Amino acid sequence: MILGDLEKRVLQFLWETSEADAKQVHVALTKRRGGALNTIQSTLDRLFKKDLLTRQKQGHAYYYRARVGKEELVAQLIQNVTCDFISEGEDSLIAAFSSFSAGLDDDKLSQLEKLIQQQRQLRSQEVSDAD
Amino acid sequence: MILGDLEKRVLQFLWETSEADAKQVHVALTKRRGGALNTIQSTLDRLFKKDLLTRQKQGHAYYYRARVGKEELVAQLIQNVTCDFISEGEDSLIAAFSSFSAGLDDDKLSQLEKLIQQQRQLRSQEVSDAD
DNA sequence: ACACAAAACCGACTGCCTGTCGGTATTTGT
DNA sequence: ACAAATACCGACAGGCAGTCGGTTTTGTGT
Repeated sequence: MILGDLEKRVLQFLWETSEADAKQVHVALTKRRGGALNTIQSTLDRLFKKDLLTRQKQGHAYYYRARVGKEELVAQLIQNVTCDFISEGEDSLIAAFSSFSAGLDDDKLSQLEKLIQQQRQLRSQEVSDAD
Repeated sequence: MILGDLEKRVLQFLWETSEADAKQVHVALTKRRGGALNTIQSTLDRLFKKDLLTRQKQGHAYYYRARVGKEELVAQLIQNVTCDFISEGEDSLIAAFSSFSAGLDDDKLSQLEKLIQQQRQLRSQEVSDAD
């Protein structure tokens, strides 16, 4: 999945606003970059067709919402770039992580550890839920 | 940085082989996909211009090497996709990790923890080296 | 029901990137 | 110097994002 600059900005905006129609997005983004309303409409449509947005008509206009959260999307994009290079089941996925973590400071590393713990806890919960 | 399919395959091959000229790459990749030697040459050239390969002339031909390791590149690509969405210093980088880790099994989580430890150790070493 | 305004929709065009490769210029070993 | 191998140049196709004009559809108020 490839996302253009405008598409990313639109997504960002929708994550902040949760819901908006083309006009609102246009007003919000136009302050920084100009451009026609139509351009925004096309972009929203393309994101919709990519299944990244949902829409619902209210009055004249569609109101768009992000279908996936920012973190979820980023995670998916990470998956994409890693899967291109790493054969399934290969541990390089972890190695990639390793390289990535080299760019993190100590605080972030600690946070990561915490998140791993959380992840584990989340799972054991799910398991007992399932039982 | 966007990489096409062929570019990725070429990189993969060079990571496995460490060094090769266009002909060798062509032979290796052509078995799966056909195509002219020229195509490979162009691709190698584009990767070279993207600073992903180094080259050195030996006899008639350039011999190419990957300038960056697989993990390093993957890490860079991960950075790219995350930075597009996450403002600097924002903790969403970590959150993205979190989403990503949701797709990992327990083993991988443990490996991740180990890698974090390693990373820490590596750093304390570097610090004492610097002193 | 009708007319009007607002928005959707369609289609075109541009620019960029990768894959593809033919043809020509260079280089190298003999 | 010659022939072969290779690099280099330039072109074209296909795909995708950004852009937007023009037309059609659709709500809404009267």
